[in-house]
Amino acid sequence: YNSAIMMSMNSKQPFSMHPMLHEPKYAPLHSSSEAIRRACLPNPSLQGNIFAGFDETLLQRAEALAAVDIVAQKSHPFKPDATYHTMTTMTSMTCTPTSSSGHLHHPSVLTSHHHPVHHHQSSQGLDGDLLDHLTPGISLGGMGGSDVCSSSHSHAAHMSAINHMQHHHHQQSMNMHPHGLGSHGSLGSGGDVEPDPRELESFAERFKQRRIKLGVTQADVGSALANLKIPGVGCLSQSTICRFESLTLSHNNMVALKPILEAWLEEAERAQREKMNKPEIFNGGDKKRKRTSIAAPEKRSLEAYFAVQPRPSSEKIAAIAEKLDLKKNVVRVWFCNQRQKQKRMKFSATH
DNA sequence: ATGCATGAGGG
DNA sequence: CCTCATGCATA
Repeated sequence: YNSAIMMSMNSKQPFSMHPMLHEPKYAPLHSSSEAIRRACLPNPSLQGNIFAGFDETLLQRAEALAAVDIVAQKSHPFKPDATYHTMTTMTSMTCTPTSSSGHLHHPSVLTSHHHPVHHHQSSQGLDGDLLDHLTPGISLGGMGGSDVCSSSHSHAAHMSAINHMQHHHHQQSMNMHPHGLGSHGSLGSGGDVEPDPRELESFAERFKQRRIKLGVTQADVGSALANLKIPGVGCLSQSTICRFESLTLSHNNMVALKPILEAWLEEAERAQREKMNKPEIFNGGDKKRKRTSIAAPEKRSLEAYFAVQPRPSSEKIAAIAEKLDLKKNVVRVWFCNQRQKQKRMKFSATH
């Protein structure tokens, strides 16, 4: 179909020219997410115990549960904590705003203030060694099944109404505007700024569809944003565009990004209409970062612990790190990311 | 599409 | 150190 690629940038990306293949909908995958989600949901009874002061027992239990899981899993030919660096030789297309003028960080467009929720009930002081039982290794029998995609959640459009983590406890339920940019009045027309999940959901879907229609990749969209010259907006990564389309961003983030992407979409469609255009440029940087890989067994232990205590103290993190033979910072970040994951739109079960 | 990481802003 | 918005490197 389309002769796609007209305004898309030439040189970059290896895969940019492949037309849409499928997809009327998203690829759901994540049964794993399901698992996590489940794991994250605190079990009342357990919690009672745990805060009663028996972390140890709970941890064992959590681990035992995790172990059960393990049995059903496959063995992973992985080495614990490996960090593989690979230099991808692909053209890493990063967004480099036109001129070499650095693009120092993004103005953090949608920075919103936050008021952490801290629901602490830490039972930290009394840690005995509740980490005694973190069992890292354990090889498992066989079978491979880290199921990755499958699951189809069309997740009905209801994830509660607005949710803004901002202040107040309750990770959700609140409205507010991302005053950051874009936000405008709250009139129903026009359309940005309303924190309705349904609206965001449908917008995300239409966005993806139209984007594909234009023959533009997620990465293209990200870098093209810089061309819009919207005040505090620079380019965004493929990751972010992907997350926006799949709703795996926080509600606030979705709301803040919507007007921007909407602006790009209109501009792109307008440009396509009138044909030609000039592409982008960029890139050149080089700096490879290493990505730590936490092996499945360790990950299971972390998840088990997380289910019991999502916010371990620094000391506990250190202890866990030692038990699992991971760097403390890696464990700390893992917990941070896990918490953040719970807050994503898709997982946010506000009801 | 996602896992792990960085950094800004706030305590 | 946390939360959040984002991104690089990968699967």
